[in-house]
Amino acid sequence: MYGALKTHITRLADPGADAIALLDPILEYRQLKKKEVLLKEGDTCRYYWFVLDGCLRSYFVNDKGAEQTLQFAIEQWWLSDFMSLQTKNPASFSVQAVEKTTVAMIERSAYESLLVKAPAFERYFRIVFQKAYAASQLRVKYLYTLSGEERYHHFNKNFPGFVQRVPQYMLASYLGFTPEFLSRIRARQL
Amino acid sequence: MYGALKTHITRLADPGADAIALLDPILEYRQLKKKEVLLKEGDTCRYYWFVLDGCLRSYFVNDKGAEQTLQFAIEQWWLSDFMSLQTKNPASFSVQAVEKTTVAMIERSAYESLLVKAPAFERYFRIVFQKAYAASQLRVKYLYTLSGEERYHHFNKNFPGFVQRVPQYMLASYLGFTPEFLSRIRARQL
DNA sequence: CTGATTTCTTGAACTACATTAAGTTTTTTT
DNA sequence: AAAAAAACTTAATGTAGTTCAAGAAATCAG
Repeated sequence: MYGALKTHITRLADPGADAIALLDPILEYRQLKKKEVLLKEGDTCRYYWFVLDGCLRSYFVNDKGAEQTLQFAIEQWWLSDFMSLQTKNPASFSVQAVEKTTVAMIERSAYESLLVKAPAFERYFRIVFQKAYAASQLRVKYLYTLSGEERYHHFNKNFPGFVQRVPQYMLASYLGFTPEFLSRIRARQL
Repeated sequence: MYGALKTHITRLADPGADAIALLDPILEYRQLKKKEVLLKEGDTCRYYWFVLDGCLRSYFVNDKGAEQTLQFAIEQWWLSDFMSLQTKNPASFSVQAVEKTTVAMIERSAYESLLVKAPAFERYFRIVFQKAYAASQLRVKYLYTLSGEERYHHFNKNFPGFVQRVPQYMLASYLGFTPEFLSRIRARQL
């Protein structure tokens, strides 16, 4: 499992064994219990996280005190507050383990010096972010096009089984509506 | 104006004059009239576009026949359907000039071979996409947090003057509501 | 300058989803 | 296994924003 990041890098952008070796001194690993928090909204974000096993989510607390999930990240996904990493401004959301989770992590300045020392990693991260941005473009389209109920069905079709992995209230807020409404949608199916 | 892309590249990731010179054979330029279309929803997207002057938008036609704007791109922004470029699947939206616009463009396979020939550009595009993704994370947060009216005020504050540059119906759909509702918001201010 | 097209406004009826509140089921902790 | 906490359901009432329709204003093409 701990090799999953190197496998991912090699598969997307093979930078060669010498470059890969440069990861060892800077990669950190962390085991998280369910609900454990990696980043708190308002703190400056210092790490890039890569999910080796389990599931992370980003969320914030809205003005009514409810948690609003912005993103889920499962195995092989990078997650962080990239704006906060860039500007060193306070993070606009928190990051938390949804279930027992193992992550690999790179600290901001280690990331930057890695890229200078081993530019071959630029290609890997360019591909990672280009894909992430492409996915995000599509996601915004779905947020505009689909009704709440349609987003639920679409999500279910695209990530079959994932629904069982997270509490419904997290999924409801990710899909942009209340847990009560999700309950209603599910009742309608029966 | 035609040097704006090279300036942008140099500012973000100075790849050196030799690398920059490799752009000349592959960069294309195009002048667009207001409303001219660069990409049609359903076609395969073949280009990366960089706005030198003017304004592009991406949009699609929803099931009620209304145009839904997804994104605006002004000077110094890259725009394309990155998913379609990646997968060669049909584009999920169209791209059109909002006003008289000049773009620099790179064809997909030229982009890919440029990156292989001159890996220094990987850094530039890595930074471009990392920033774009960071901005997109924030945008999704605003879509969840703010009411329609709040999104309008927030947009006005962050892009003062831009409101005058586009027809209201484009702005309304970008903000996620109907032109009628935007009209109402504006009436309330008076 | 003029007609045609596009864009903007206003009003009335409507709907998808939110809110509140109370009860039920499931999961976690001890 | 019991108690406590977390998660889910159901129903009644409320509202932000939509839809439809028709007219007014602005912009564009000849």
